[in-house]
Amino acid sequence: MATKRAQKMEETRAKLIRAAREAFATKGYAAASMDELTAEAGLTRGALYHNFGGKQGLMQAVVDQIDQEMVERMLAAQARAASRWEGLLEEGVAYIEMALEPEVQRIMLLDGPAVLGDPSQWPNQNACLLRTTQTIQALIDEGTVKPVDAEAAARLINGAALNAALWIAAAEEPHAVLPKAVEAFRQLATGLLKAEG
Amino acid sequence: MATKRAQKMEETRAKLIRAAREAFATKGYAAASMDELTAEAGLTRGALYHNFGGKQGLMQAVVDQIDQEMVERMLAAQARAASRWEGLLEEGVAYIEMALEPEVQRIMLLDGPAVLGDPSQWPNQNACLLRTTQTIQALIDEGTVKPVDAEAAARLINGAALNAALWIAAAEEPHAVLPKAVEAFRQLATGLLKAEG
DNA sequence: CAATACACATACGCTGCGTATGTGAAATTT
DNA sequence: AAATTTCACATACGCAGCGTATGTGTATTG
Repeated sequence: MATKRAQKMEETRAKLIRAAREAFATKGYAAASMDELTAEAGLTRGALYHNFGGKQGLMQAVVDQIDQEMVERMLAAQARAASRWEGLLEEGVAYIEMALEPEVQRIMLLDGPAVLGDPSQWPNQNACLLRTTQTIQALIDEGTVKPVDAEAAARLINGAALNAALWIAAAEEPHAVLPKAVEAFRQLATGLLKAEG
Repeated sequence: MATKRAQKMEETRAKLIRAAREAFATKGYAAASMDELTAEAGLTRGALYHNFGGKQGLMQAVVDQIDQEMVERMLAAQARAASRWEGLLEEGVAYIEMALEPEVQRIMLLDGPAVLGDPSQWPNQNACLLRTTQTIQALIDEGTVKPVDAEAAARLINGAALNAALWIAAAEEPHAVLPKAVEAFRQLATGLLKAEG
């Protein structure tokens, strides 16, 4: 059976992660005090060190959680698309849209890389990128896409989406520039296509 | 005349910026101690606060300096190219190559955004982006590029280059993936062209 | 040459992280 | 089921590092 202690511990971890998401998103990683953060969750720094090893470990846990949510949403976006090619585009668009959320922007795009290092090394980010790479490889195999290096193409596509996301998030009128970014993204992506449609 | 005091102050600023570039690049912003940093330059934290207002102000100065150097190199790369379109590509390639340098990667791509906020808001980055935007607009006007939003296209192009740079920098064999990234970048960029070459 | 300004050094306090140690409740043992 | 052990978390301590307030010597000004 799942012991009572294990259950309790999961609750504790969840509480800390929830408080950390809030604090990191609003104040930023550096300015977020662990005393305040844990107190907000009704705990102390003791619990934090026991469960996550330190401030950085907590950040890692937060990033992993958000990363997983993002991958799920990208998968859903791809699944809704008509063709494999459209799926790739929809995935990128979903990524762009997610960066409209301050939490994603601050934690995943700004502080995360600084604290944990290059995002392309994160486990989930790798999974997501791997899938994109496979999709592109499949598109190459079926003759839709030019024979470029699939991983390189996947990284550039993701990078373009990421920058579009940052642009939108920093804009005065995010929802005004969103369609422009999406359109440019789709146009740019066609550079990978073998023949113009 | 330029007073002796003003000269001395410039030297002091230069010494501090030089020491900070070194410290920020190797240890990272957060782990860089201002006491160590200033001692390395033969000064104390007093000089730092007087000249830059604080740790963040010093970071800003370092970023501005590197940013300016990067813009100059991109301009040089563009100037070497045969056509306006090739100039755009060469600029992106130059950007990718610069991120091979640990100093650029750590300070400009990782810590900079976390400390100072979104790079697209930095003064020099804006200047660079503005130029790219103008180049693309010119390419649209001359009929080389599809009629997309020039700023959006510029941001995506830069974003793709940036991500390629990060990929290369994080790779085990940077110089092995560089050509793949450059090739994919050029292919992707052709998505903006009106007709296939 | 006296007076002032100012660039930088020195000294202090406070915040915040990490660790070592304590504690009470759940789990295990016999 | 009573004693013992485990362990999740709290408490307490020490230290590093930032920001500020204040001191000092040299360059500038009248």
